[in-house]
Amino acid sequence: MTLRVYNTLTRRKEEFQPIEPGKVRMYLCGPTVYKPAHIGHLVGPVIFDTIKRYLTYLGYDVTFVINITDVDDKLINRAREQGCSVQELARRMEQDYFENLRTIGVDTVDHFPRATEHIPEMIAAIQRLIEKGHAYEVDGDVYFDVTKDPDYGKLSHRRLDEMLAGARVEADERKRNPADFALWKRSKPGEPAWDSPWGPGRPGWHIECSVMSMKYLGETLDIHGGGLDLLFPHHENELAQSECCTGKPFVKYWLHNGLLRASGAGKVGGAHNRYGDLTEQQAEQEAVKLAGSKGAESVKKLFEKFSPEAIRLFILNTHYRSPIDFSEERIAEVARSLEGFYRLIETFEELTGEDFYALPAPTRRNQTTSLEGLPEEFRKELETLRDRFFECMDDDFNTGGAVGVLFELRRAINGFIASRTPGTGPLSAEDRTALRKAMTLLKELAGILGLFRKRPQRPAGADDQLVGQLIQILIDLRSEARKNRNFELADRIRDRLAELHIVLEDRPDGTRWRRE
RNA sequence: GGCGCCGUAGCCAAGUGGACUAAGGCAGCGGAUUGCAAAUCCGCCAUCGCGGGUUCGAAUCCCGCCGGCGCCUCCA
Repeated sequence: MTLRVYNTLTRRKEEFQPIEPGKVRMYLCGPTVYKPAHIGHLVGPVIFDTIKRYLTYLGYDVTFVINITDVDDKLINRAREQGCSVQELARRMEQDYFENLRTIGVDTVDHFPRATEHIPEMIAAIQRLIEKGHAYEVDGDVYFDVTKDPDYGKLSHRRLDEMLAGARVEADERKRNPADFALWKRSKPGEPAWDSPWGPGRPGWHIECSVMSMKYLGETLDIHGGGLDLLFPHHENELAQSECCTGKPFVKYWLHNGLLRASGAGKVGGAHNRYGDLTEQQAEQEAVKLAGSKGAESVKKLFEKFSPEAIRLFILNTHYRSPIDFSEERIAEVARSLEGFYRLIETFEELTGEDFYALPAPTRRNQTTSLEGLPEEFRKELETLRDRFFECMDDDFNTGGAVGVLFELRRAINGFIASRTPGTGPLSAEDRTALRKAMTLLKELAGILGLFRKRPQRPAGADDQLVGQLIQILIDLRSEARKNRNFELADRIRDRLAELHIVLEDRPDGTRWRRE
């Protein structure tokens, strides 16, 4: 079994072979931290976090970097409106971003380099490009000369002459060629500025990614990721300047994820919705408005409505290269489908007295959960499902297929339980062991997708304990009524509770309740 | 105008030449179970946008058409 990945550069699925055996160097373009994150900002991180989890599971030592763009026009404008410094705004939004990543379980990132902390390296790279004749200075601005790079356009598969014919690139008198892009921008008064050989200024957008990725990962990366929207011009430019600078291949595998979009309305929070001169709060309201009619809203608000796990599964349910239409109904549906897993986990814990989330699940493929000693049929079923899970993941990280397998695994385990607990009898020691192994496998595979790693936080009020005790009283009274065959009363209790979204389940071993 | 993507059941979605008489989820329906439910299990629910072609064989490849979308604007 080999891992195959789709490479934008070659437009083909290729066998994954890292440059240095056993090591993977991975870079993902991160956010410009100028406004609160919306769910679209989480798509890339969730996908590449999952990719890192799988690569790690396969035994690779993975270094994963996401950059933080903390200087740029949008930040400058926004900070001005808010009357704070660019740095203040950037740090605040960066915190918001980190919090969201934590919430949704993205915790495999090794470095979050900030652009502003790598200015000297950028200046050095720009100087090198000038020396090599790939860049030129005009009045304190430095541009990359695309005509000096015969490879320019190879990533996005565009030809320079065609691009120029497109006539949408507005000609700037100062550039030698309309497609040339800024490496260094002279700063206007009042803007953040750093000293450079070309006078005070700040870096262009693309150079930070070249410099920071190479600083933390070396001159050639194994994987470079980002949204499809970044393919051109950002990644094309990044690639051009990097290779012209080092003379070496910059990236072996370019991976691009599809974008989240408001149904038929273009990308969420994208070019169609200009937040340019809105305040933070207005921007958020604007986003909510979109959400009301199918757009995005700030992730924070979304987390109030849906569990992070549901949002994560919503993202991973679709193949990463496909676009996803955002819709709350869809997320709600996914959330509902998760309930079955939570019930299984609960059942498992009641049946065995174990803590599912504390089960020591293997984290490497070559140490996968042993299914020795399980009933033959059950064991075969689990093995087949496990193989299918790997097949999916090996095929360009087909998380959608892998999720499907997880659901089948759930059904297999439920079926096993159903076949072993016909009456009230407790599980035999053997069956308990079998169940434990099956659940360990579930945890192992789900963990690769970043699911079921922590007990979900149920919306809990301060008087939750009291509520539980009160419901228990009602359950006890109802049980007595049932024992006396007073079903009318028993049903009335159940119906009244249902009105309050409290669902009762009568099981052989007693009545269980849950909120819905 | 250039480059590219997509169209699979009521909805979402995997599969992209042969184990497909097409995963999985949500919703729905039937059965087992239950005092009745809930939960769970079993079963049912798609000739893969349309028309041609290639092939022993196509959801999967080619051509045409229809419909939807992205990029070519410092938007993840």
